[in-house]
Amino acid sequence: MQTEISQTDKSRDRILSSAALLFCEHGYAGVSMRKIAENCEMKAGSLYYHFTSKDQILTEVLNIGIQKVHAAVADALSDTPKDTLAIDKLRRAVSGHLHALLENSSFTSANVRIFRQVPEEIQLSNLDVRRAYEALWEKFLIELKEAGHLHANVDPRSLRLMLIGALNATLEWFDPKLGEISELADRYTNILANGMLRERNL
Amino acid sequence: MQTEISQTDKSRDRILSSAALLFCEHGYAGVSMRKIAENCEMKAGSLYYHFTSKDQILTEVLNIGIQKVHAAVADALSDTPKDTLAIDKLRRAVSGHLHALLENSSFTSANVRIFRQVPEEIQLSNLDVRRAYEALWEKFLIELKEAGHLHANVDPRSLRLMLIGALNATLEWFDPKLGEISELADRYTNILANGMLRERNL
DNA sequence: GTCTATACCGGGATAGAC
DNA sequence: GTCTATCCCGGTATAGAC
Repeated sequence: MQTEISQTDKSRDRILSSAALLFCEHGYAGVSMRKIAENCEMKAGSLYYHFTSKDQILTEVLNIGIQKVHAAVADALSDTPKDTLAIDKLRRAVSGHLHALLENSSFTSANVRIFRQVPEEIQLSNLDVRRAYEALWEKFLIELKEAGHLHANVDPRSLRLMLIGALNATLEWFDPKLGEISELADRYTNILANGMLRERNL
Repeated sequence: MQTEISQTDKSRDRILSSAALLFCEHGYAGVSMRKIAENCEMKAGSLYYHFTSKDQILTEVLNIGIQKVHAAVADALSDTPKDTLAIDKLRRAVSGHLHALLENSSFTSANVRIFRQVPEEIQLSNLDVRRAYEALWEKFLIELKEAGHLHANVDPRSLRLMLIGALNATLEWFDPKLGEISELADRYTNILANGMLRERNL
């Protein structure tokens, strides 16, 4: 049984966390190896013992970012009783995504912020984990549709893109020090589920 | 009457358009003065005849980005007949925002992509135009609320943040060459207005 | 594993010719 | 108005001491 964490692993993690935070704040090109090193109290040259290049750090940050939010939403959707209301399942998934995005780690937020600005080859290396996460939501929404919970003219794919887009955009303005993530999740769930208008419009 | 466009003005516009496009694609720090110059068939030194610094170009790009989307939405909301349905006004505003964001110019999309990553002082210099645009939406949504068109538990400010966030996020995946913006606007308007679930949930 | 020192390149910006 | 030439800084990455 091997549960000790080596010094190497600790340094690796510190480097990745620092990079994620800085990428999120200043963009990929706006962050230098020197600043990443400074942020974890090392010197720039030392980073190359753990990673072969800045691109490799970036690639790992992007992958971890999706894996974390995937795990959060999968957990939120897993142990729900059979008779859970559709809106409550939705609320759990929304809440899981928002927590992963807005608190704890910067990996998910770094991914959301910089994905489209990094070199295309690196975007491609992030596609597998992205598709797996998209499939998780798609499966959930298709099940709602087939159980008759969605309006007839709502397409699961379009809905997923809008929904995740709306959640990701909270990154631009929401400050977890000033507001409760659970309340945010409730408000978003309410509007997504019931809409904003009182009259039903076709 | 002075309608001629001087060579100076033409060059200025080309520089700003090139910068907007490149900022949008690669982020602020990811774009060099040399690349901006190359993109409008000039040399880097020439840019400094028109602008004193890269930051000045950035500042103008950000301001123009908001001004364009503001004008588009203001136009969409202006000449509507008095008896226009709430959902139709919403559709017009949504459509105006999406057209400004996804076609024609890169100024608005550059703003959405890079705003949070630029130096704080430059974010501050963009605040006035941003607040004016936010006020346009807020006014529209408060009028809907006071006319009794919004659900009681829907707060105009939260709604605005969610709504504009959802629209801005389309930038990450929508390709105007592959889909119709008007159809996108319809789908978003429908879900925002009526929600996704058939059952009404409180 | 982390350091210092350094190579080499491309960044923003300026000066002065045309 | 645009060019070329150049300055100085900070970028990524490597080599070798400790």
